[in-house]
Amino acid sequence: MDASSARQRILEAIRAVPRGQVRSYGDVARAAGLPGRARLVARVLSGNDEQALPWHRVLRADGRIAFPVGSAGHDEQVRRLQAEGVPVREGGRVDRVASSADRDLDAALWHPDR
DNA sequence: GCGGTGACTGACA
DNA sequence: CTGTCAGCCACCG
Repeated sequence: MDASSARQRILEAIRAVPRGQVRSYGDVARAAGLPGRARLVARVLSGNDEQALPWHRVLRADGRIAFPVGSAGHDEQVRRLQAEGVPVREGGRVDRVASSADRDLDAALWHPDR
């Protein structure tokens, strides 16, 4: 596949992330049919201009925001996440980065009520 | 063609 | 927890 169609798939995968959830770059790449291409996802995002794209739902695999703490991008991302109910801790960390299919299993095994 | 550079990642120390 | 490293690959000078 060529670069532009890969780009399209990535944008689709990002648009598919539900409100209130977050994914890692690697997750998005996999969802786009491009396993192991997290850096490509990052590249696409860095050049993205589309305002409607939920880019703020994409974090690193360790649950941290990719931008350095204190940067404009970091602050903006924290704002957008909190605006849709995603708790962001100190240092721009988000608790459990939901990974699509595992989410239900996780929810079934994990009992937060306590 | 070649080396440096990332909104990255998983393994290991 | 922090840091290093090899893999990754499109882009740029």
